[in-house]
Amino acid sequence: MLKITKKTEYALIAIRHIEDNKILVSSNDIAKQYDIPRELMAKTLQLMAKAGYLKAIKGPNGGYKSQISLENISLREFMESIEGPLGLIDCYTSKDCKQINACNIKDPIKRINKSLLNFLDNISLVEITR
Amino acid sequence: MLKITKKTEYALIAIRHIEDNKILVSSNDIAKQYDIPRELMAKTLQLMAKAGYLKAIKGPNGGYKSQISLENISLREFMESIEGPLGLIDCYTSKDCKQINACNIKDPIKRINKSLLNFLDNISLVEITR
DNA sequence: TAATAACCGACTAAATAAGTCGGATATAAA
DNA sequence: TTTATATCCGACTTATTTAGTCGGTTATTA
Repeated sequence: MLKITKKTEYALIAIRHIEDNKILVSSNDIAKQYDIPRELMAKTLQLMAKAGYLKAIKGPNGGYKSQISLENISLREFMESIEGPLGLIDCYTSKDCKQINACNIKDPIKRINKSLLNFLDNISLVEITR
Repeated sequence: MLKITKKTEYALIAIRHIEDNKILVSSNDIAKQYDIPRELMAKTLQLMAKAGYLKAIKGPNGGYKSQISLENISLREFMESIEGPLGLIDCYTSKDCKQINACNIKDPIKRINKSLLNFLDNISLVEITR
C-alpha cells in the first residue's frame, strides 16, 4: 500500500542518471547499468520525452538529454505525468464507488488527500539528486 | 499508485461509524449500511479488534465497540496495523531489489519516504471524524 | 546500406487486492 | 437445552493492476 510503481522508480533513476551525466545517454546504457529491463526503460524514457522532460535524439549515438531544470518540477507533477493522477482514493476522479453515497469518510479523506498532494507538490525533483 | 486499499477504506468507515454511534455495532450492520461485502467487513473488524482498537462481543446482540480514543492513534499506526509496514518502496524492508546495488536514488527515496511517514504520523485518527 | 537508437502498440506474466466459502466458537434469549 | 446470531479463522477464487515481453517502424549516422 502507498507504493510507487517500478515505472516511476525507473523514471527517477533515469532522470538522475541523465542529470548527473550531462552528455547524451541511451536507453540501453541506463537499462544495463541499473539492471532494468531494456524495453521497459525504453518505454519509460519515451514517456518522459513526450512529457517534455527529455529531448530524444534518434539514430546511432543517439539517446536522451535533459530539457528541464529539476528545481522547477515537483515530484507530484513528475509522477502524474508518468502514471496519471495521484490520490489515496478515486472517489472524485472515477465515479464507480459503491460507497460513494453513504460514505462517511468522503470529506476527511478528501482533506487528507489534498494535503498529501500538497506534500508532494512541495518536493522538488532536485531532491532526487541529493 | 499511492492508493490506500479497500480494506483500509472499510476500516476507516467502520471506525468512524463506531465512533459516531457510541453503542454496540455489528459487522453486518456496517456492511449493510455502507454496501460493503459482509465477510470482508467482518474480517477487517476482526483485525481491528485484534489490534486492540475495538472490543468484540460475541453472541446475539453482540458487535463491536471502540476501545481507544482516536486522538491517540496516528493514521500511520492505524494503517500499518491493518496492512503491515508502509513505504514508497521496500528496499529496506525486503532485500530482493535488483537495483539495490547500483541504485542512484536509494538515499533520496529513503529521505522522502521518511518524511511521508512523518506526515502520516502527524495525522490523528480523529481527523477521520471531522 | 547496415547498424543503431528512438518510437509504438499489443500482448503475456506476475503480483497484489478484493471478495467468497465453509465451518468453528461463544452467548443470549426463547 | 436448543436455536439463532454474532464473532472468529483460514483457505480459496476472482479481479485488477503492475511488470515485463515481443514484433515491427522510423530516423539518422557512419
